[in-house]
Amino acid sequence: MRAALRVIDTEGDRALSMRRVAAELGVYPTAVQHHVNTKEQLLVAVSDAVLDEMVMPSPDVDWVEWLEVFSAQLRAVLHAHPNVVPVMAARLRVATGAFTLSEQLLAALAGAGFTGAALRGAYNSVIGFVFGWIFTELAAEPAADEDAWRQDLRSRLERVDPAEAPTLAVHVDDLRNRAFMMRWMSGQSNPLDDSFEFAVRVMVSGLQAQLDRQ
Amino acid sequence: MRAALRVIDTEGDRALSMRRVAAELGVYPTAVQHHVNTKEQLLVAVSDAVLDEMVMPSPDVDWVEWLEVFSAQLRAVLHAHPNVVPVMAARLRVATGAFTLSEQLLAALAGAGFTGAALRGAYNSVIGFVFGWIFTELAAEPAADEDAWRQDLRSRLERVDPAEAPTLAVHVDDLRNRAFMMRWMSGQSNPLDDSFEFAVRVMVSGLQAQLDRQ
DNA sequence: ACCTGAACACCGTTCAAGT
DNA sequence: ACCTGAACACCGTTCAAGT
Repeated sequence: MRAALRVIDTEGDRALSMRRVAAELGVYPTAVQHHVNTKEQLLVAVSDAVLDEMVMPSPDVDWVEWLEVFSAQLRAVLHAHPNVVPVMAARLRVATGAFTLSEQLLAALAGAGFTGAALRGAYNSVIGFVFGWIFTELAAEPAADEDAWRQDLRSRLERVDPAEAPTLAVHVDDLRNRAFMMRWMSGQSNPLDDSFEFAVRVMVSGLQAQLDRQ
Repeated sequence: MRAALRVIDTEGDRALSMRRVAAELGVYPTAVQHHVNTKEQLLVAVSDAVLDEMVMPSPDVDWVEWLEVFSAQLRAVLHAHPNVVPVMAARLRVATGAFTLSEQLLAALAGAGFTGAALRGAYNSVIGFVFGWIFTELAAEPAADEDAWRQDLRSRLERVDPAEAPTLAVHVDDLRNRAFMMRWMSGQSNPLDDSFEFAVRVMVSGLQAQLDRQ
């Protein structure tokens, strides 16, 4: 449903309702129900529509480059619809329609040399790490009125007690608003580009290490 | 709020409402509001309460073991409250209260040899990978009435077309209901233990590789 | 097949009032 | 400080009815 994606993109996932979508289409609330049965199905459809925008890497490249491109492309797609991400992250029933993404990722990993349980492990590592990392990056900010929280977090990071948190106290300038659990802005307005690239390197070289051990 | 966690644990996150919590406490709906202001704050409080159950690894062990124990402990805590996980995954404002988790993770990574931008990268890799992987594992199953979807997914995995998805067709027996995007059960009822252990090995050896390169 | 229109049970939140 | 009680605007969903 195009209209639903438009609402969620512009007004956030909290604003999405069957009735709001109906209004967007200039139609009665129950008319939406006729097309989509339930709100849950609408949310799944929106998530799937976003993932359909994913452009998969060429199967011809080296598996390392394949994974780097895959990760960057997925992140680009999810950053294009940040408000959909919390919805997508919460549901199992997403992207289970066609298996094209899974097939191509499996092909890349099988081409790298993974087989059997290691192929499953590598596949689940890549999906869980890349999706999961971006889910965490794009977690929803609190509603607009809560900048008391923002201010509180900022000021507590201004004066970290070296007795309580010695390591943090030393490195806080590198971490403030640039590290998970120490951010007051979500990845939408404050993307963590260099950390994502670091994480992808960790993942790729970790997979390489598993291959070497085989 | 203890009562809220009880409701969400036993009846799921969809069932949680201010009014339901009030009923659980035998009190008027508006009395709950007096303690917690807003539903958003209640959900954050519940998420934080779950994370407070986390038992951090001893700082004395080797950083590799530290990360393995950390990952396993975090997963145990989140599996103890699977219904809270989709709520936690969606919000930025979680675990920003005390910095004890961050401090201890930073200490372990600094002890391993990470500094500066690499420390930030390693920290964000671990948080994003471990939390994110478990978020993905524990995504919410569709409401009970939707086992039409379950049946459909199962049957499509019974007969994967080798022309359309050749790699998947070969490995489908290893992957059916045990791989992301090919599951009809969430990690709550269908934990992916061996894939998690594989993923942790990938992460740890990937971090090791970054250290070696420094 | 697609939409209207009314209705139901539920929701978060506000506000005035009590103790 | 803590709770009652009524009210408001909104919600997802059902059902009968129209074309």
